[in-house]
Amino acid sequence: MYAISGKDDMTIWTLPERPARGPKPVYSRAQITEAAIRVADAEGLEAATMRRVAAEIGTGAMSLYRYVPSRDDLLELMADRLTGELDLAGVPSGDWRADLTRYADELRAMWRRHPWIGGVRRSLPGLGPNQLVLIERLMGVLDPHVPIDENLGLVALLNGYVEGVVREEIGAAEQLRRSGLSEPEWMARSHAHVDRLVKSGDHPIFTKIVTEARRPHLSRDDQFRHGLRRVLDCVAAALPPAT
Amino acid sequence: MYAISGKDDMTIWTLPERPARGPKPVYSRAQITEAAIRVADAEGLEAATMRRVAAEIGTGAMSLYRYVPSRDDLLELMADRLTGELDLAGVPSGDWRADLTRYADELRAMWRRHPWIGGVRRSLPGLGPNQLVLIERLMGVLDPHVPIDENLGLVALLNGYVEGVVREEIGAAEQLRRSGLSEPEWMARSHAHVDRLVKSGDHPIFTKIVTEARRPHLSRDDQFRHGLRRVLDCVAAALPPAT
DNA sequence: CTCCACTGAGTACGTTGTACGCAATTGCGG
DNA sequence: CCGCAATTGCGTACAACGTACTCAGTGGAG
Repeated sequence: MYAISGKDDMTIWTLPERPARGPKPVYSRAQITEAAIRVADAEGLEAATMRRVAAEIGTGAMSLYRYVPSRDDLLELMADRLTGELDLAGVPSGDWRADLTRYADELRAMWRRHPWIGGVRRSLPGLGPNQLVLIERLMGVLDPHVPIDENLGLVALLNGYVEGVVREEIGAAEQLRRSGLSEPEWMARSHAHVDRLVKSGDHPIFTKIVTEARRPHLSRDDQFRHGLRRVLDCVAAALPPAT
Repeated sequence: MYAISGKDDMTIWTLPERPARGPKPVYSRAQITEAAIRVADAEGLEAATMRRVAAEIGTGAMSLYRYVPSRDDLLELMADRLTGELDLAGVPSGDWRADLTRYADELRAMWRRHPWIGGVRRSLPGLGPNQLVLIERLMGVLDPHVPIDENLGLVALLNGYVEGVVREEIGAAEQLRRSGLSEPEWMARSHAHVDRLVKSGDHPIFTKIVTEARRPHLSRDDQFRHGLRRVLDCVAAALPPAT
């Protein structure tokens, strides 16, 4: 009877945005989602509280509950909106390698635009409209070539690679942001600890990683593309030989 | 001056557990970490609040702060403790394929024992003692064969695969647990939504996935091993031909 | 026009992480 | 052996969170 009734529904996606009678709603799910994303981009996911998001669109916290059953559902909406940012027009094109490269690049770019997406805990693949479109396009790339089980596994592999790499890329910056320290200050602090580990001599491979990381190497982009090529080779191996 | 002073330290790992003078501590970091893991295993990560964990060892919330600077740091400790559950004795053994398979199996098993680990947001690879040991052992497997950059990429790939698969395996169960519904009730609800999508006919590939998932197929273990083999083939391709 | 489903939004509650204070305990310097 | 100071366990208190409940006001259906 109150707000949007989540009574019989498991996800937001089954709740219609607007019923019939009554005054015209002033806001909208899309507007609220947008505002939440704006806040998260600027100040991190933890800053995107109900009150803060409401203030962003110039209203009080409780007004949001006319549009969204809970904060978790709002996060779901945000995730779907972000999925919508992936530009996969024309996919599948027939060239699976190009398609998957395109997807990987888009996904990485999106993560870098919205690093907080890694903090949105989703226990199941989302069923929002944008996410459903993504499934059709992305899985459609390999669907003609492999059984669906195999396809799922390969896509999971690709996603895993991209996510892993991006998390690593983002990690340091995110931690820096949350520490609230200045960059040089933060660098000094963390280097101090790492240096102690290195000097101890007990961690030769860790040392190797660290010293390697400190000297110039391939650009992030090149590293990403290089690893991606390997993943795609791996995909190719799972395809029938004629493709 | 109060509690454990996190003044100059970026991570817990640089904070000594115990200084000199004063009364003997009744508890310990290890004990608190253990209690927190027990709670998280039984009731989920969100149940592992400071008060709940403290109650678990029979004290008040504020006592924990004599051992741990913050809840985030406690999560860090928990993650490291879980890493310690991975049994990699004898790795690297010289047989890289066996080693990586062993690691993948151990990692998957650990995630299934503690599904909440997916909710611990770590922005950087941990630097706890167990995590450092893991780095040495795991990266040591491929270190003789490939440059460190390549090694990092391959390990990221492997981790990504395992994590992706396990998240999928865990997802439904986790969501069921959080909904608080009975299993048949939950099944009915989610099937209703999915059925609607399927019946709409707009999502052929989604439909394929769903119908496929409903009929019996390979066991989870076999699926995992199958995909893993493919990942390892991919790794093999990146190694010098003689190995 | 009347009705009532709906709106925006304030107030209030339970729960969280944790800052602070204080009495009790211990090891160390004398 | 004696105190001093460091450090303990832990209660109280607070700010911030998600959100249940409330109510006056709005506007389309009858």
